[in-house]
Amino acid sequence: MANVNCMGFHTQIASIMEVLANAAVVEICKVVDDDYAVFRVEISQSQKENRGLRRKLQLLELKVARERAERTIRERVLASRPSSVKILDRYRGMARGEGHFTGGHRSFVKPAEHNAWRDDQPIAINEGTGTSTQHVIVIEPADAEAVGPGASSLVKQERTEGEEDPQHSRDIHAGAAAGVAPPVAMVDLATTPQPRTRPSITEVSGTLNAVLKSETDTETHRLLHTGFDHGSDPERLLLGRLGCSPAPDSKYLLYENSSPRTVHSHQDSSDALETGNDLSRSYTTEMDPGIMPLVLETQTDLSRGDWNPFSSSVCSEECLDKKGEVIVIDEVKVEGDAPLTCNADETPIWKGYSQGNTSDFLDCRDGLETSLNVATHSPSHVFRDRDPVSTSMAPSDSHGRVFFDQVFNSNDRARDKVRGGGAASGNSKEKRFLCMFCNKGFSCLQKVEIHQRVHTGENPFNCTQCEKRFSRQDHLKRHQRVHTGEKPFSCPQCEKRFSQAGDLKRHQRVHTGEKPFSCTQCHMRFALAGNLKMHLKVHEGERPFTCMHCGKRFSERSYLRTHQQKKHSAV
DNA sequence: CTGGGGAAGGGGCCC
DNA sequence: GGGGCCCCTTCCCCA
Repeated sequence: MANVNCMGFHTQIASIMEVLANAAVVEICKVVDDDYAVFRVEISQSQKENRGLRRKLQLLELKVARERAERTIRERVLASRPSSVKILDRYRGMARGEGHFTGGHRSFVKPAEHNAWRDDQPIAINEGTGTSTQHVIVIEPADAEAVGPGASSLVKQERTEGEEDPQHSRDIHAGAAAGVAPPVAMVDLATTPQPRTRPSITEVSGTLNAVLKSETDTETHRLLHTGFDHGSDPERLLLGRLGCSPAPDSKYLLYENSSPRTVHSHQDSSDALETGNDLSRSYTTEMDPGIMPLVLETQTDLSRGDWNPFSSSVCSEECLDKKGEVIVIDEVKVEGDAPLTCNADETPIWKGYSQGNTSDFLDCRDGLETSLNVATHSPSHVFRDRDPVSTSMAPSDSHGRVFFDQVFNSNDRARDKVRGGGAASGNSKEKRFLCMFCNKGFSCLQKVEIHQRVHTGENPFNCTQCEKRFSRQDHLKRHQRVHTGEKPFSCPQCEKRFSQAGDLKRHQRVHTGEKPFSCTQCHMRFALAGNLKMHLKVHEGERPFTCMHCGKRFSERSYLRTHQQKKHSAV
């Protein structure tokens, strides 16, 4: 009986346990279901978000792909373009920057028609006659339209119909060149500070290769000479290698001021600026722009007090997208005309040896140096900042809201130097058109356009006989005497004939015995500046050319060559 | 080394 | 305003 009761009790407990267990399971299932539902909702939301993000990503990829395709097209266009023009890419964006207009001016950009080369259009190779729609930035005195002094400046940028976004083009070019390994010479030039004394060079063969060239002052001069630098001072090379950068598009800043205006210099030269000039167009045409940021970052010359403040603003991150620009100033008075000074280090090798107007020349070169400073950083920004996305962004809203405070101040100094006298130095012709690269003033638009080819490397005139290219038609014409054999200048003393008047003039020193170039160290005199320059190397002991056969060193490559021919011709 | 010429780059000026 | 010329300067090369 007791057993029966015990069994019944156990059965009841078991049933109760089962019920409880079932209830627990149900409860658990309910909780799980609820959580699962919530979880599913969350998952679906996440999936939606993922889809949205994926869509955005696809859009971005499409955009990039499209721009890459455009870039490819650009590359092809570039490839069919004269090589000398490619460098222009590097100039773009030079004129970008932040700044403000000095009070009382209103500025706007307006299209202008003129014969200037545009990067996004083919160049007329022969006699470059293509016209292009360009932009001019005009700054008008605010009072011209009853805008009160100090009124905020308005910058409006307009874009010609059908005109491609220059920034876009720049990007494309930069990108196009990005895959091209820069010539060694360029790398060398760009990254290696140029010592004042020449490094030794052993010439292995009769002709120096690019590397050797880049390592010599002489050749360096050549680089500069054929490129953007007008001067040949080796010191300038430090700058010369860095980017003169502006903008080939030849847009112009037109500074119109109906009344004489005094421009005060706010920026002083103590403001350090990374400076640098561009490489020769001859070489930079092959250069990878991508290298430029490195160059610019590694090349600094803070010692140059005469930097152009404009450059600093011009080259800021929000640089304008312009390839070339001219600042036009109606009238500018210059205050505080500081005499042009030249650091001893900057002094060309033959300062003090030269002819009468060499000093002017030096001044001019210095001015150009300043000009090159203008270009300085821009390439770094130009290339560093160029990404495809940015190309599609709104055209530089900073267009023009740059500089003026600084620009026009620096312009004064630059022009002073270039003219050797200053803006108010009695030059009868008003030089309202300023080069955006060096701030040099010119009396008319065409002159400044031609001048800017110095910076842009544009050579629209090509010789049909030898494919050489020239920036000016008269230079082409002069060059063609080489082919025609025409020598219109004859010496009255010896009937010798010359193709250039200057050659005749120089030649006539043979008859007159005139030797205007004298060495201050040994009082030797020379009829030719180049001979003095070469002679000075004797004093300076620069012998960078080493014979690989005997180790003998020479100051000139030609000496080494002669030596090798005479002594080691059998080798 | 020195002397000299060829050729080219660039600025200024004139027509 | 554009073309052309003159001039100066520079680099390269050769004798």
